[in-house]
Amino acid sequence: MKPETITETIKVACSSCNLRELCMPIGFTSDDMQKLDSVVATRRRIKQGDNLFSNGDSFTSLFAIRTGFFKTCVSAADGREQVTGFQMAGEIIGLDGIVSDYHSCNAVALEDAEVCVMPFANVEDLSREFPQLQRHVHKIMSREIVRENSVMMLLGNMRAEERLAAFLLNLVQRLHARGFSQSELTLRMSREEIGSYLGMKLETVSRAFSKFSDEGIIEVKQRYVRIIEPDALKKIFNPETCT
Amino acid sequence: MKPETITETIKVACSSCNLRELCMPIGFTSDDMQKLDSVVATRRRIKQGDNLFSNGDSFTSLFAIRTGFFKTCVSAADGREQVTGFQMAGEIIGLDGIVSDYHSCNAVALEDAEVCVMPFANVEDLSREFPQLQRHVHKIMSREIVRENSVMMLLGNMRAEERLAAFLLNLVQRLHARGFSQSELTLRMSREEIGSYLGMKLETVSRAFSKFSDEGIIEVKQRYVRIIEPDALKKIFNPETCT
DNA sequence: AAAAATCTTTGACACATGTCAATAGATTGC
DNA sequence: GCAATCTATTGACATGTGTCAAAGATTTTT
Repeated sequence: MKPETITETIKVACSSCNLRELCMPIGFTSDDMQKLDSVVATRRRIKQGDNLFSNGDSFTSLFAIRTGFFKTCVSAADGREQVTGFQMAGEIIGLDGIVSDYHSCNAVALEDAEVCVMPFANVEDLSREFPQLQRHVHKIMSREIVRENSVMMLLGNMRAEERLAAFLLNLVQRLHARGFSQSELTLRMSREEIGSYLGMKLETVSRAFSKFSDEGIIEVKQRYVRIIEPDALKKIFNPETCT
Repeated sequence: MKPETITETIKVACSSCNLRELCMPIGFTSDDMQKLDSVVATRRRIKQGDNLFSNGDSFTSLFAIRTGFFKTCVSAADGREQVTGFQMAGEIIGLDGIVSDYHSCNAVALEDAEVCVMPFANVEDLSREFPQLQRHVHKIMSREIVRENSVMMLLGNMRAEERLAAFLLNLVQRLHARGFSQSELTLRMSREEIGSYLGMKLETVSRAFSKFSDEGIIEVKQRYVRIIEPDALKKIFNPETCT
């Protein structure tokens, strides 16, 4: 590998991005589209294991993931870490930084990644000009609030197997929306990271995987997972609504 | 204006509201202030136990709490409830509704309350006109995301007593910002509601209160709480940074 | 004022998950 | 290609919190 600065900048255009439907699904005229392109200043590559931003970094931009996979996590003063989310192509990270002008969590690339850098000043300027963009930004933030509400439900009320079932269903659903298989996936995160997200220890995650596997609900081989009985997973997550 | 039942409408002005510093802390000229007043359409009274909005209600407005105390909660299909937050005067609720145009949680008044109704269309219109308001709305949403991140840390990594200590410290801190005592408070929620928020059963909440009381850290008499040793609470919540 | 309902406290015991430890499998570096 | 380092699995046991039950408090209803 040749030494390169972590930040490689590439000029790009939203108007020609194949993730547009996910990232900025706004009904724009092609004229407006030209202006939208100016939200994105540059692209940036992040190597696996590197941080896109860290707790305490000053906040200037939101990031739209083009390729790759991230986790965001917060840490307590005593070092305990809590993974607060896993993000994939088309999703926006960095919203935590808006309130105080610095980031309060770490965003770590779980595989080599590329993001679109959207200086927040640009986002706000264009939002005032384009009500549809404004609405879209509001929806992205609201969606994150609603997502976190349901994680709180998982952490506060669900048992280990329910949490893992919900986690797997959520992952494949999002991957499927991106054109991947509905039944197969390769986890980009370790058992420990899954556990941190779901509020359980890695051994408990592993045991839950093994249990699902023994019951024929899924096939697991390390980080490869095939969902054999999606309905059984849904039933574990939510016993009431599925028959 | 027609006479109301539960919803009593009162015309009011942000420019003369004593909660302005908390709710809309924006450096406005008095001219701009006049326009800001038009964000708030009406006020509405909610009786203790009534819902300000419910899961499934269509979303039209954000609500700024003027007086009273609320909880927000989500429910799973099988009826399990998760309290996602407690809100007091000067705080904004309803952000969950933006993403899908309907609410995904319930907001319940834990005491008689009064809220300012801010039709979201007004908020968006004025946001495009006033960058400071736009920024403020973004900060409110980001703050909620960051708050939920730290609740995830509580639920995923902390033990019962750490959760309760963090909860009490957070409550008094917010009450203090509103001019109340730093050491005394009257809880507006039951042990069960505290437990739901903190991911533990009401008995565990009660035991943790009793433990703190036995140790002389707090004085508890039902819903009255006096914090005798705030430093001890901080140490429980975060053993590393204190001493 | 008595009765009923609700909320809180406390005890005894159960159990889901955490902790510790050993092994095996996968990946990385030399 | 082999050692070193991660990562995942599995077992045995510990423990924090949940469950169930009973008795006081407190508030509401009659």
